[in-house]
Amino acid sequence: MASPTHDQKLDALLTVAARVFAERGYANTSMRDLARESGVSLAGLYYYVESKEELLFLIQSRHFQAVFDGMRERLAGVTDPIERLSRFIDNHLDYFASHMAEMKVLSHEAGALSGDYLLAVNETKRSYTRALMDILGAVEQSHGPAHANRRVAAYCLFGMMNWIYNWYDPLGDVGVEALSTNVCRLFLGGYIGLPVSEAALPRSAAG
Amino acid sequence: MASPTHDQKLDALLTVAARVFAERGYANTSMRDLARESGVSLAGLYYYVESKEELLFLIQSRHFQAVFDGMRERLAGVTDPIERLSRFIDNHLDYFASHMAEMKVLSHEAGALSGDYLLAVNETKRSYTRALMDILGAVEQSHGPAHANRRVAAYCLFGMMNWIYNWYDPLGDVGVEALSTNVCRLFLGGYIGLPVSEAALPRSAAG
DNA sequence: GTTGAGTCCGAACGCTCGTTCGAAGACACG
DNA sequence: CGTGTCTTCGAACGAGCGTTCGGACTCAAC
Repeated sequence: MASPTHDQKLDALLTVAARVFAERGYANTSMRDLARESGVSLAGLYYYVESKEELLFLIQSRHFQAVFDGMRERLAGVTDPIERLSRFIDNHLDYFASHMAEMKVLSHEAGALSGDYLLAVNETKRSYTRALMDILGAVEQSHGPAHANRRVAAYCLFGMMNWIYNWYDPLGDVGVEALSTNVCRLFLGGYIGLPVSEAALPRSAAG
Repeated sequence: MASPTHDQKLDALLTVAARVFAERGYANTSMRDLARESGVSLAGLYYYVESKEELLFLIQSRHFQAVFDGMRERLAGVTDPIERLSRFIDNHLDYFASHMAEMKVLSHEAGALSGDYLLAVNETKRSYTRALMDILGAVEQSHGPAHANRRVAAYCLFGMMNWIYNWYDPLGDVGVEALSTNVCRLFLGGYIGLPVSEAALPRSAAG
């Protein structure tokens, strides 16, 4: 087995950092904490990363990009608005549940970045929000006027999905599939007043 | 005009602290920041408060209790489950919108407390969650089986409501009444699949 | 054996943190 | 005036922070 490459070590460092940031919070985590937990010396951390803030940025931007790319991929070729929305939700929750620490850091430490780091992440955020709003527009076109303001509904959906780091346990008795189904039903039922058939839910559509 | 009493000065201090905590985050706010912004000397702060953490605790516990008491009051004598749920939501959002800084501190800095402080706030949290779950149970009894798991639905609703500090501007073009109406419709429509009539919404019921 | 790039670290720098302490001003009461 | 309580603060304490710097180790290339 070859010794890990530079990039692999950085990845491992980011994984540790995400876990510790999620546990203690970004501001309460010291570089000495990260050194201890990653087995690297304090000074050694700076060989892989320019600053503590870059560490946070790399966690946020890489995983947000992964969510974004996954969404693009799952929507490719899908035209039915309801199914597009279902897949959007499913992709988000899927990634969230399998990367709880990183996504908590993304959701909870949004205000901890500054300067160009903040601008970069906010740009992705804008695109992602736009994508959801476009889907909601298409849903309205095919299913008549919505029961709620589109922008409010979009942020409510993000609220439902991003809040889960406060309570959801991926290993608990509610599986990711059930969670996704529940959120899809809740949101779709409320937004267009349509009882969502099983067929429209992403899990059964994918299976 | 009489000079402010001890309690009034503490209240003013808590208001300033909530604003600064909301802006910069609890961990990134120093007692020196609070001294500067409140016009009190650094040492002077400790005449009103035992520690920085007690400051956070007082903000969280007082305002959470206010939300809780308001909820109790608005539900008193109301028996229709749908209206109870609507009032629960309306009370929450109403208080949130008129105390954005304090509620952001309550929502965002939940993990910053420790020891007895944490236990006390968590106890209120448990009661509050229980209250919502009970309402959802009653809704199911009167309107048939829900379209989503009760516990998941409860946390989704909290997610929608508590997330608003990330995007909502009480002075923007979406008023609190509209926000509340939207959230009620979204949630009720999704949870029991019932198109919510205007009459069931708290604003019209109260007017 | 020497080079040179890649990797890692002990020790330190300057700074900010939450908190404390002793003293001083304000002010009512005798 | 003197006394005591309430209120306020300047100055300092020890601790921890993010970051830097010079040097030392490894190891393939020549």
